[in-house]
Amino acid sequence: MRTSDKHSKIIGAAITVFARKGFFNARISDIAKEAQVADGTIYLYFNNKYDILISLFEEEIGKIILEVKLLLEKETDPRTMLHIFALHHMQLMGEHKELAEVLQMELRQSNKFMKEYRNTKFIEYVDVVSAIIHKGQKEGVFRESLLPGVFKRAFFGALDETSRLWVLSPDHTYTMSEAAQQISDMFIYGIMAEGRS
Amino acid sequence: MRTSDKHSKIIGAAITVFARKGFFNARISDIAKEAQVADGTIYLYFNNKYDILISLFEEEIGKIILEVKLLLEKETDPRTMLHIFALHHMQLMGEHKELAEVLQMELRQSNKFMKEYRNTKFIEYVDVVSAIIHKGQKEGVFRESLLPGVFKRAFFGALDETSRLWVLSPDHTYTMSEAAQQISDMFIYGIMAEGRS
DNA sequence: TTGAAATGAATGAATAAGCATTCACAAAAT
DNA sequence: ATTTTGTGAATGCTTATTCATTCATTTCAA
Repeated sequence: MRTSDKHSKIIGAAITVFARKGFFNARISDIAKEAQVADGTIYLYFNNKYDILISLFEEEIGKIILEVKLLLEKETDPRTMLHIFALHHMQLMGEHKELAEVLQMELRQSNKFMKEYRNTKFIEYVDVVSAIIHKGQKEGVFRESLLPGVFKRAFFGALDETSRLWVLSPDHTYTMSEAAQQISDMFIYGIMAEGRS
Repeated sequence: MRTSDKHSKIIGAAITVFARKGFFNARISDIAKEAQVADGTIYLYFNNKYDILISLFEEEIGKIILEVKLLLEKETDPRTMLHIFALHHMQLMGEHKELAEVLQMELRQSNKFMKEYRNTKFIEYVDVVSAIIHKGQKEGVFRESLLPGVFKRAFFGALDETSRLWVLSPDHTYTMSEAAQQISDMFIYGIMAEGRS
C-alpha cells in the first residue's frame, strides 16, 4: 500500500458514506471499510470525524473554484459569465451526485455546529458571483440598484436548490444544462413574456 | 399543569433546542428541560425523537401554507402574487429565527434520512409558486418557455439561501423586506440596466 | 358530605446499545 | 536496526428509551 494515497482514498470513501448516510449516521468503521483501511488508520490522517468533513469541503470546493475561475478567465461579458458559472455548477453536481449530496446537506450543518470554523472556501466560491455583478454594474450592464450581497445568495440558492432536488429525485423532467440555461435567463432577463413590461 | 398544552410546549422547546444544537446533537433531556417536563413525558406525546421533528415540520409548515394562501386569495396579478410570497416568506423567517434555522437545516436531513417519509407539506408549500407561474403563463404574462418545475425550485432556493445567511450572520446589510423586493424584482424583470437588452 | 378506590398523567433513575477514539502491537520501509 | 505506517480489539462515554413508581384528579358508595 505504498503507492496509493491514503488521504485521498479516505476522502473519497467519506464522500460515498456521507452521501449515503449523512454525517451523523456515518460510522468511522463504514468509512474505513469503504476505503479498505483499518479504523485506526483514519486517525493517522485526520484528527477526528469533523476533520474529515472539513478537509473534504476545503479540498473539493477548492478544486471547483479553480475550475470555474479558469473557465471565466477568458470571458468578459458579465451575462455570459453568469451563465458559465451556472452551467459549470449544475453540470458538476449532475456528474458527481455523491459530492453534491454531501456539499448540499453538510454545508449547512458545518455552518451551524462548528461555529469556530469559518467556511472561507465556500465564501470565496459564492463571491465569484458577486464579483461578476460588480463588474456588470461598473460597465453599466446591470442595474445599479442591485445589491450584490443579495444577488450572490439568491443566485447560488437557486442553483443549489434546483440541483439538490434533481439529485434527490429519480425522475428528471429537465437536464442540468436546461436548468442552468433557465436559471441564468431568469436572473438576467426576467420571466416576462415578450412585449410585456 | 393540567391546563397547559404539553404537545405544543414540547414542540416549542424542540424548535429552540434544535435551532441551538441541531437535531443530532440535541438530547431528549435538553428538550425536556426546556419544556419544563420530565424526559419520559415526551414519550407520552411522541413516539421518538424523529417523530418530534416530523410533527414540528407538518404543524409549522401547515400554518405557513394557510397564512400565505390567505394572503394570495384576494390577489390576481401573478407578479404581485410572487412578491407577496417572497415578502411573507422572508418576513416570517426574519421574525422567527429559531424556526427558520430548524426548517432550513433539518429539512434537508429529513429528505435524506427518513426516506420513507415524504415531506408532502413542504412540497405543497413550494407548489404554491409553480401554481402562480402556471397562472401567469395562461394569462400570457409570463414566458411560455419557462419550466414551472425549475422556477419553483429556483425561486424558493433564492429565498431560502438568502434568509438562511441573514439569520446566521449577526450584521445585516439588508432587511428581509428589501431582500424580498430585490429577489422578486430579479426574477420578474431580470437584472439588466434600463435601456439595455 | 366524605373518603376510599380508580384512573391516567407525569416522573426520572436504570438499562442497554452504539460508536468515536485509543493504544499495544505488527508489518513494511529505509 | 530503527523509523514509519498500519492494525483492529478494547475502552469508555454518551444518550434514547423504558418502566416501576408517584401524584393529582375524578368517581361514587355509604
